[in-house]
Amino acid sequence: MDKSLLKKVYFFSGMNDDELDKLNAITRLKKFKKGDIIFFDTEPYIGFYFVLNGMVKIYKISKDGKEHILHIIGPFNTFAEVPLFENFGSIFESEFRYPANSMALEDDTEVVLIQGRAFLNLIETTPNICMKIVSGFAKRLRHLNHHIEELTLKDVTKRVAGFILTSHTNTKKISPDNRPFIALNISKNDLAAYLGTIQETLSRTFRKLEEEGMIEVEGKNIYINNLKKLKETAS
Amino acid sequence: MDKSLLKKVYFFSGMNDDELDKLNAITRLKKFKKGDIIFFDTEPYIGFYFVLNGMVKIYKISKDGKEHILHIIGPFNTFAEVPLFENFGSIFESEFRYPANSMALEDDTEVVLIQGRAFLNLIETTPNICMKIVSGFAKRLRHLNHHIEELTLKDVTKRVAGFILTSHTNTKKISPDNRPFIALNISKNDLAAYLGTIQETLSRTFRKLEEEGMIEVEGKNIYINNLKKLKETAS
DNA sequence: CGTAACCTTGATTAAGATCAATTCTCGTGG
DNA sequence: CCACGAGAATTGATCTTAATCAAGGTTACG
Repeated sequence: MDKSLLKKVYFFSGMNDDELDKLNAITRLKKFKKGDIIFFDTEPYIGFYFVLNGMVKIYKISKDGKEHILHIIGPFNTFAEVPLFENFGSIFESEFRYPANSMALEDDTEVVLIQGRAFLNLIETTPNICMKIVSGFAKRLRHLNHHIEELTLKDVTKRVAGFILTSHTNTKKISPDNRPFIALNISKNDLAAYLGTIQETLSRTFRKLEEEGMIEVEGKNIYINNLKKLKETAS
Repeated sequence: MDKSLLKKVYFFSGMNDDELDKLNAITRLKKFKKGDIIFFDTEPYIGFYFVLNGMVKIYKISKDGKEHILHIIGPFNTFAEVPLFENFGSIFESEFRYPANSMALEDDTEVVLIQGRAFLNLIETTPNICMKIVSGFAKRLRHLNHHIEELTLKDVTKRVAGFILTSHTNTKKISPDNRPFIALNISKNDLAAYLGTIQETLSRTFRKLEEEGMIEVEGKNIYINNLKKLKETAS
């Protein structure tokens, strides 16, 4: 794999050429179609991944089949790294499992597997990577805290409004007719599962926000017609 | 502060005597009464803490006053470390704030403040600490993932049953009359806010579990009368 | 142009929040 | 040692939100 691609992964951004070569030797490219499972939460842990192309969801399923999406992972972001660092080498002795399920959300999703044990050996000799991992984890913790806050402290309307706003803050897209908008890269079903609700409720909520003149939903594009009011709604 | 006490904090457990001395120089002991605020989420970030004695809650408040508790922190556990590592030194340039509120839950709660900037300087020269931080963060991430799973995938009854079970797994207390039990160290109000519900609903749920013969609530002690059924309920 | 996946809409139901009123518990001062 | 009062916990009645159930409608794609 091209080194310049590897360096786009935050964890590896501090590595030198030699280290990247060693890293290359312990990776494996995997391709998936939409809906394919990358791993189940019942599988033994072998290593972590990053997304090269496409989109991946990390999710849990309750006994009665309800799904909740913990993360949506896009290109050059890693997933399933946490178990590796939880107890260091002991992971591979004690039959650790993946902590959640993972599924490709698009056709031609490409992910790269980094073998866990070999990666631990690698970074043992390159301690400057460590702070990158700390920093990456800190960001992840911040994100999860925010997610919990949204789920427990806000109703669905506020969560949807908040999602549109943060999405737009991240992408900053403007439509040809000069309105700020976001382009959903996941299905509304998945968005609902991420926002802690269900399709039907999400649909009704979009409609409500439309009727109140804040947004306009056109397929996967959501145009923001009244930013101020939307911000107030997200409170 | 006594070095053997410092070493009980996971982050510091790998430090040698010299490093602990340096650490000691950048700490400050603070004492609080029940209900005292340790920090608000509006305050500029100065460093992180560990609990020496007592109990601390980390919580968020929504605009309409609803509270959700993210963590309950007991002796020798750290809190508010995440912002320090999120963007390294830039924290202190950019007027960072604490990400949540923090309150002492008991009289005579003692916490130790470790100055953020000084701590970063300290560990720069002691890289072996880094993997401890990674591992500590990984555990925290696991905990938060579990918390989200509980909140989104389970109803209040399951969450309460699950809480009793994990509490008991951690403490393994057995009453004089040979029943497994747990002793709540927080108010039922706080427990409700941690489980994503409110006092009244928690009270009713305890009652329901009692009527079905699974538990017996006596003040702050909860006795487990039917472990098997309780496990089934938590599903 | 037909089929499957996706999305919307309506009617109903259920879980849990809110509001309101007691009751319980425990520390404090008389 | 008892009585008081404040905070904590319980209980009941009602209301609200969002899930569930059910039926159509749309869209995308072979």
